Order: sequence, then structure tokens, then C-alpha cells
Amino acid sequence: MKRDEEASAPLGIEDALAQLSFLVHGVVGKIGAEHDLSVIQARLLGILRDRSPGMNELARYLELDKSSITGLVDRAERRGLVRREPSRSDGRAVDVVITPAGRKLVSRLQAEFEKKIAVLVGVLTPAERASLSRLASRIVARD
Amino acid sequence: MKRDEEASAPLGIEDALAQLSFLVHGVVGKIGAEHDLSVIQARLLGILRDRSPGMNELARYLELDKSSITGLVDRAERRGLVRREPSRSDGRAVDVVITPAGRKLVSRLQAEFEKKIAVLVGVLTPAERASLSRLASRIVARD
DNA sequence: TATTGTTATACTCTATAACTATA
DNA sequence: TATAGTTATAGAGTATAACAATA
Repeated sequence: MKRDEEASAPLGIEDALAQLSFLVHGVVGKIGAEHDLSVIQARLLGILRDRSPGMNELARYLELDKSSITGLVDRAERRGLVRREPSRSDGRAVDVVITPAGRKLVSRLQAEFEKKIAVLVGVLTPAERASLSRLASRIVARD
Repeated sequence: MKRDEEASAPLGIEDALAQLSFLVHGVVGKIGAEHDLSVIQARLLGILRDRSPGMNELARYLELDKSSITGLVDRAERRGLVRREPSRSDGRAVDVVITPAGRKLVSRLQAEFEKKIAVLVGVLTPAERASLSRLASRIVARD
């Protein structure tokens, strides 16, 4: 949450992670914005890349109320990025499916994200990048 | 942006950083929510902890339009967390100053954040935590 | 003229509560 | 009764454009 002392005193791990988190989040936000997508819309597409969940399941993935998902999917659907398909096993439910246009867009976002992250971690040596990758993976794995 | 393969294949550095970023961002969000604060409001207080910037400067820190800052500060001011002070050097400008109540709240948030992050990085050894901290610091330092 | 900040407006995101339809 | 999803409503967060006041 601080912003000075970059080069001076080493950051505590909380500050280091907080700043890194906002930085990466900002990258997602900027890339999304270039395609008129919010972070949450980008995350939605990212999830639908390899899944076709129902609204409720989507709410659990995104940790949002299901009523929020309605609008989220509405707006994505209006743009032709996803579509609702009636579930065949449950008459109440729908499956949310990514469209070809949605898939194309999310691939593009992914590629741009990788490129920007590559620049950011370019200050590290390959060994350091591998190390960072492993450490970060271990932290998220316990979730 | 993926979510499976945690234990299986090692994550690419982009996925590892993306997941870590959302995780940390989520921690800030949850702690904030416990105090009826959004992430952006928490960040605002964090910035004001050691600064009393004008609206424009605040817009640069938060990378938002200045018109968005007006509402942000309005809501924080309504809750007694910050206050506007007319600048003495520039008749058009105001300084945004954190109040004692705001300072108290942000200290609490910081403490809770540190505690939760400590739990998250508890899967690492002290040496690994130091390593992660240094690597993350170097990435954010170049910003 | 340029800059600081606010206002008006419109849209996205979000939660809560009440509802419909199916299980 | 319980679950899947939507609707109505209200409020926060955001940007754009137009504005006021000061530099």
C-alpha cells in the first residue's frame, strides 16, 4: 500500500505482494479496456474457455451473487461473446457457453497478457522467473 | 486465467502471477468488505496515510479520471474518513487529508492484511518468503 | 489560455429481496 | 420444500463532456 522507498528499504512481503497484485490487476484492466472489456468480463471469458457452467456455478467461480451473474452474462451475450443454452438435464437451468467470437477475443487477451507480463518479468533472469513462478504456484495451490 | 492443473503441470509465469494477483486482490476485497470498504476506498486510505495530495494528484496515483475522484472522496468524506482542505498555495486546489478515524481504520486494515498474507505465504520457508519478496519488489520497482 | 476541480449524464458492477418455474 | 434463475431496486465506481473559478 505504500509507494515510495522502492529502491531504498526492501519491501515487506505484504507490500511487495500488494503492489505486484495491483500491477498485474492493472495490466488485465488495461488490456481489457483496449477491447472494451472490464476485468470481470475478461475473467468470465477466461472461465468459459474450458467450461460451460450454469449461472450458479459461475457465481461460485467468480464469488459473486447469482443475481450479479445475470447482468454480467446479459451484457456479454448482447455483445455476442457468450450464449445461454437451456440445460437438457435440468429444466430450470442454463449452460453458459462461449461463442467463437468470445473465444477469439479471449485468445487475443491471453496473448497480450502474456506479452505484457513477459516485459514485466524481463528484469529477472530466467532462473529467477522460474523461481518466482514456483513460489507463486505454491501459494495459490493451497487455495 | 486457468484454474485446474494446480498440482499437476507447473503453471506458466503468467498464470501463476494472474492467480496470485486475483488471490491477493481478493484478500484486500474481503478485508475491506468486513469494514464496508471497497478495494478502491481502501487504496485511497492507504495512499493518504503518508500523503495529502490534491484531487489531480490522487487521480494519477489511482489511474482514474479526476471526475471519478470527486465521487470517491465525497463518499469517504461523508463517512468521516477524509476531509478536503483548501490549498493555501493554489486557490483552485484542495488537499485531501485523512482524518484520525480514517487513519485508525487503515491501520486496522493493514494489520489484518498482513495477518492474512502471513497465512498465505506460510506454505513457504522463511528463505523462500525473502526470495519472493525480493523478486516481487524488483518487478514493481521498474514501474 | 491552461489548470483544478465539480457537475451532469450514462453505463457497468454489485448486493438484497421478492419473484417464477422446475425439481 | 428446495433449487435455478430473473427482476426490481439501490448504490458504488467509472468515463466523457461541459462547466466554473483561479493561475
